[in-house]
Amino acid sequence: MMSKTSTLQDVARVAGVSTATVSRALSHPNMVSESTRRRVSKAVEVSGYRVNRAARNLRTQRAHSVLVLLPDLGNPFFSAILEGISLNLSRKGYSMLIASTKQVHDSGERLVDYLDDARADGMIILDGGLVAEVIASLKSAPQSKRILFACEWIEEDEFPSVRSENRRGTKAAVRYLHDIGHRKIGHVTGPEGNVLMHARKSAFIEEIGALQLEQHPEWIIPGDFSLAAGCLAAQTWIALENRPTAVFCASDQLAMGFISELSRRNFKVPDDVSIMGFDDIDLAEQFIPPLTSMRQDRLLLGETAAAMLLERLESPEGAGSEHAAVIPVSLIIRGSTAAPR
Amino acid sequence: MMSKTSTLQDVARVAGVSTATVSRALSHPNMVSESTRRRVSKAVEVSGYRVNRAARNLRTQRAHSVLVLLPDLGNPFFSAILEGISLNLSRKGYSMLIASTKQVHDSGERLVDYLDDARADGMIILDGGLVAEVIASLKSAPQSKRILFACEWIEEDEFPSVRSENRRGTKAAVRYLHDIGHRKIGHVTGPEGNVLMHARKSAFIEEIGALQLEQHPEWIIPGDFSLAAGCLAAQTWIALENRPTAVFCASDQLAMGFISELSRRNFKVPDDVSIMGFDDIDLAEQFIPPLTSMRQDRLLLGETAAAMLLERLESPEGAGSEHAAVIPVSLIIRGSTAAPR
DNA sequence: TGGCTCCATGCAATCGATTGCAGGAATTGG
DNA sequence: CCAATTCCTGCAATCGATTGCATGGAGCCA
Repeated sequence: MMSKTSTLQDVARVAGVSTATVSRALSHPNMVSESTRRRVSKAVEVSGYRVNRAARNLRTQRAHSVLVLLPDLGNPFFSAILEGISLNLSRKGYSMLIASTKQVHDSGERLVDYLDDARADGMIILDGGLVAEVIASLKSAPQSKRILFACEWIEEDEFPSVRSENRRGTKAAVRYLHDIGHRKIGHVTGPEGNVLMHARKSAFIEEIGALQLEQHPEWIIPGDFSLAAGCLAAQTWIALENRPTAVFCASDQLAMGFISELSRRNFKVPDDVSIMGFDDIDLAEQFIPPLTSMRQDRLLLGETAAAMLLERLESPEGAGSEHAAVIPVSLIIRGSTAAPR
Repeated sequence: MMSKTSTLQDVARVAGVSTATVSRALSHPNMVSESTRRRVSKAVEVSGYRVNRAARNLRTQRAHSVLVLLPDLGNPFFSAILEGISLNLSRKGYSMLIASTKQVHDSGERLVDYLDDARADGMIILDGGLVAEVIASLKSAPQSKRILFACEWIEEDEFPSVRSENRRGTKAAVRYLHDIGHRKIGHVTGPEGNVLMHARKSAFIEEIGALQLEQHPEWIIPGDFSLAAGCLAAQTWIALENRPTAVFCASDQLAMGFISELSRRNFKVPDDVSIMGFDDIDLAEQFIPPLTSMRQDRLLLGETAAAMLLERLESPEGAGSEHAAVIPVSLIIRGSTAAPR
């Protein structure tokens, strides 16, 4: 079934040297003489040789690939992050494997299997919501050195991670709403138990306190990052007697669902209420009204994650290298927020 | 726990049999006796054995993985398709590699390399816009048997493919707009040269003809599937003297951009003009107004693509199996379309 | 019991690249 | 001119699982 691609042996025969020399000419060019190097590269060209990755991987005990784990492949939020990861991986000659934690879990595979069975050298996890049991199995050395969390992370700071400035971004968002005149500010949160939800919610509460604004428990509406939850949250908001004049949503999808539901109920944004999101996904700019949001640099986040993981994989003893990288966020002001009437 | 993963040898030693027997007990259970099978599986459990994929791949000459090629990783349209592909691949024990055609091209890699160097057994291409040179290099047997196009495809029907009912869907869309009373129908197309753009545009023209509706060249507005192109198309529409009362956009993103621009210019949808899209992406339902669209079953499309490719890879001579699968689309009627005033 | 098949198992080669070790040539120094 | 060093190359083992072939034993029938 496999097409007969030529092997090192073939190249060696053509070049009139041993396979060892060919191998060295390719992977350690400075170990062979100028003339053989040329002979070999000509022979490679003639025979159309491609290194067989399976053989190399077996011999070198490295897979030259990295697994990226998403909570849910269907979620568009992750696509730009993937792009960033892929960019840096392919630069270094690594391949990118993708799996969703849901599917892996359903199929009964264990995550460490990917590392143990030589399919991947390391993994980048974009899902902080892994069940405890899985986390526990990951912590056992030495595979833990080959794992990195991105976007999300887990409570105890066990694994290295790359994240956005969730707390600073949240506070900046609240401060912005305050600066344009809002004094009654609400928050729609992410899903219960999620680390991002917690970081943003607690930062929100702190900043409200720091600005000495009204604190109403019912102004903090539970959600789960989804469009649908945003709709529900809007209904909750509508039902309030004393409504906040601005709502900071923990994700753009929440904000869009919120606005969408308001519009169905004949409320106007930002005239009746200012709404802002978090993430600045592509669509935020085109939404009606265009969505004010806190931009996460997802591409950079992905690139950083890949770079950090590779550094750890390739450094002799996983030593050095920072434990956590934080990616700046930036406030993008658009039409969904305005001074209160 | 154990720093070294155990090998077949270890298991063999524990079970008191040869490595050959262990291997057979695992991959061809019916070739060994009941009792050894039990002994082996106990030994596997005790030693925590995981098959080494690199070794297996080398010996069996198969990578047990499939490469999925996207035009652009950042495009959320593909995420559900990926989910479908991944689902079927992992069921059969395959891994999913992801790369973007842009990145592959930029890095100077050749696509066939993935097949030639034993990184992937086959590939699913979601980008019909590959440059001719690349296509040509792919056609050379025998790698061509391991390639499948999904969503998009290439002009000459060289490779097997999985697609949605683009033509039927388009005609149904036009017929629907006609049925609710529209007689002046426009179309915003995809990018020039794209096979989907061509399929939808030609079907659109045919159906307009079949329904004996007005044909105005300027009612067919060139676009490129993106939000931004939708905005531009709306400007074009506004500038028309004789405007169509309904516009069928070749993608949801186009439709959303179109509506968004209209809204900025104080036109109302569907009061002033009905707009519909194609794809039914997640957001379509929450858009304001909710978007009428032609739903593509992206999950099924992905699953089908994976199933077809694996069938071809695993069948002895790539024989049999249909050459092209077509996935049904369905009309989803929402608030962005209504009878003309 | 003899001769036969059939099943389960082990031996050893194999996949293709990498690399420790050793040896030969070339170079340098004394 | 000999010894010491450096540089380049080849030999052969190795990574770990799979599988064709051979073998020994059990089971069957006459």
